[in-house]
Amino acid sequence: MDDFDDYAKPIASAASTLAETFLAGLNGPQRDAVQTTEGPVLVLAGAGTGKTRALTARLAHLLATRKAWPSEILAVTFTNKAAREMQLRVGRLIGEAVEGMPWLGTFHAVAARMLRRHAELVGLKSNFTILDTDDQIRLIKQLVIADGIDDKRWPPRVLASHIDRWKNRGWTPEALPAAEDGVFADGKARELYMAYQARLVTLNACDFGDLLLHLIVIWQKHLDVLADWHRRFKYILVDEYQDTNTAQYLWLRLLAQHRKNICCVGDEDQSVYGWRGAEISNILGFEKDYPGAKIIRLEQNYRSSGHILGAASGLIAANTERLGKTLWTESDMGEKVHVISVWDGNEEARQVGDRITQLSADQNRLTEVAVLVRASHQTRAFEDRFITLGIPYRIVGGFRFYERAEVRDAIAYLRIINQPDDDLALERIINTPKRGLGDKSLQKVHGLARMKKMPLLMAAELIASTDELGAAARRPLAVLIKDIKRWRGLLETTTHVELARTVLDESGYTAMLQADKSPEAAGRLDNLGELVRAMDEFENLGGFLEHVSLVMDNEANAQDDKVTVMTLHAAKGLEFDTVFLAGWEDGLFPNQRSLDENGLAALEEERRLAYVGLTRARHRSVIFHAANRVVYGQWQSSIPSRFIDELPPEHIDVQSTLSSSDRGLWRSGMNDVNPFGDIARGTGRGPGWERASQQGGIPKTRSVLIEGRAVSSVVIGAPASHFKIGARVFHDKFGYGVVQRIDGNKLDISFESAGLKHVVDSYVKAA
DNA sequence: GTCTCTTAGCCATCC
DNA sequence: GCTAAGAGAC
Repeated sequence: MDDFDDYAKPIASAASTLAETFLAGLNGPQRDAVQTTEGPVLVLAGAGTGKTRALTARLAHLLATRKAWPSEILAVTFTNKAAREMQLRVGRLIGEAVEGMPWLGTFHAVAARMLRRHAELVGLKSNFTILDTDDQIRLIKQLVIADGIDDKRWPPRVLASHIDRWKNRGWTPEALPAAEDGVFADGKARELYMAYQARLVTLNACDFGDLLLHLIVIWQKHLDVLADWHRRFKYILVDEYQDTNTAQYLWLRLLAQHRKNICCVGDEDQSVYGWRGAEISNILGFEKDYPGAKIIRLEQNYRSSGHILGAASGLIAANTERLGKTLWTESDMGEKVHVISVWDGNEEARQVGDRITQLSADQNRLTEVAVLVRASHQTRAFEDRFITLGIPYRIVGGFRFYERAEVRDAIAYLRIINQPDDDLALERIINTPKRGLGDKSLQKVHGLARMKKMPLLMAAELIASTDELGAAARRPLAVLIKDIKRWRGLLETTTHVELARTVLDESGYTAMLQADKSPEAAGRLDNLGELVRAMDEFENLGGFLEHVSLVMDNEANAQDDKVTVMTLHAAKGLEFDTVFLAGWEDGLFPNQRSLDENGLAALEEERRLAYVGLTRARHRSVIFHAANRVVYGQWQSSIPSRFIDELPPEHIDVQSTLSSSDRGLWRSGMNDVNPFGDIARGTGRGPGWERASQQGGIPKTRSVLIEGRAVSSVVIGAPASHFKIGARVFHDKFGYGVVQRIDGNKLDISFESAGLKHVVDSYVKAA
């Protein structure tokens, strides 16, 4: 633990009077949250009650009053975004002189850092690799097949999720309850779990769950190690405590048991991660776990106007698993929450698009607008619509940069250079680009590795020196091994950035993409360039690889003026002026599958998700529900979400865009498809429609003639296109195409793979 | 060893 | 209705 003291530098601007400044502008309970530094504290912070503000003030206060050095505070969050935000804000409060807090980070990042110091206690080396879900499943698949188990009947991903669940609960293979034995492959669950853990050790690797679980095991066994950490941390701060799982709970309890200066912040009404092991009981039972704990409630909401807060509070009141808070606000009632009934998913997208166009015309910034959906596939309809309308948008989530195949390939090369025991990385790239090393050759290498109990790379080297393989396979394998060794040698003389460039070139990976004529190839090359650029921010290869495994997001173009489209889960912690909440229909939201699996608890979680969605809005919340929707390619009619019924009537304003005459208009207006099909002809309206109509007589306002408007709607101030008919262009989503027709800044483009599309010219560039 | 066609499964998602 | 993985064809 040699580098600890580097962080304990004096804070230049700190003075005791400074402590006062952190309290300025805080309300009573927020001040309590800042000043109650000793002993266990639970801060129940309702949505929009200034939680982050109080939290950062608390940290600043601890530092300014010299109660602790930055290195003596452990502060854990769930997301990198939250960690970054806090780091930034504390820095701003305390002043330039403060070095970053070394132990402020996500649970996993902090745990990884700790574990690297004690890796040998669980049989790892300190440069262990952190495997992601994909690697995990590939590894499990090998084990399942090696055991002669039919991987069709027992899919590896199922075992992976069991193992994940076990680790979330703090169960090592030895501690696995007997009842779990039967969950996979007729009683082989424990055996496979053990084999998996053993394999991880030989690969010098661990998965996300291990980062926490290994430490729990170490601390329980080696009290001296735990005592060192006890001495180190004077204060512990936990954000989003309602989302902690059992392993995180145990981990925290071990660390906090000495000084008990633990401050947990959370909101049981925003616990929406039960499906990934979060235990709401952790926050509900805090007082029991930490006797004498002080409970502080932040209840004044600074974010939303009255009707939005009223609607959200009314909704969440239906939940039973609560500690209870009464949010209030000084701001005026504002707009009621709009509830809009539409015919189908297409119209929902049209409506949202038109309203956003209007907001934009009224000088609203698009960064202040969000479309929130329950399931990620719902984003597509909006994406398509926004492209047509020329509304700039950003999809949060979805494909992540580091999950792209080409990026993962490049990283696999770096991994095997960094850590020669990383068999999974070698497997990934051994025949990419194609070297004529197929399954058969790989099997032989694997066989030898298993027999000699050695890493794959070593076995490959051995086999390449024999005539076990044909010359067609042996030569390229020998070249690859020699290359890997040479590249590893380069680490001594060149930077890791330079190394990455060399590797991509010399491995033939770049050449492979350059030779690829498919529309995606250019983007892939760009991504690799981006990857190499991103490496520059890190000191060395190891640091970069750690970042890649723990920080799977990329923060590109966050400041552009764009509408954000994302899932409700991704929206937690964010706020916008206007929020469109799409797809509030029973089955979709609350999600039927979720209800089937977890019953009432799931319903409450879904309701919390609805609460999270509503409370994201400052001024305007617009809920949509469609009477019909395509589900897995089939039209289904649906009823409005039960959550709509639960909204207090005095806070909502219900509208329908559908009337009988409009149905006729639409049919004639839509020339290419008739999405209503038999459903429309059968009952005229879906059953949900009838329920919606019965309940309190929805006023049938006249609908806007959407088709007519959408086509002619023009982006504000759009100049004529500089493209010419026949020009070859590239589009991020559709690939290469040729311009067919020009209408202002809108182009009809015939894409090579996506067909004819109507897009705005700012989305394409000359190819 | 590589290419192409068929087929299963499809939620939310953090690290 | 779409995608990605696996089986069979070349």
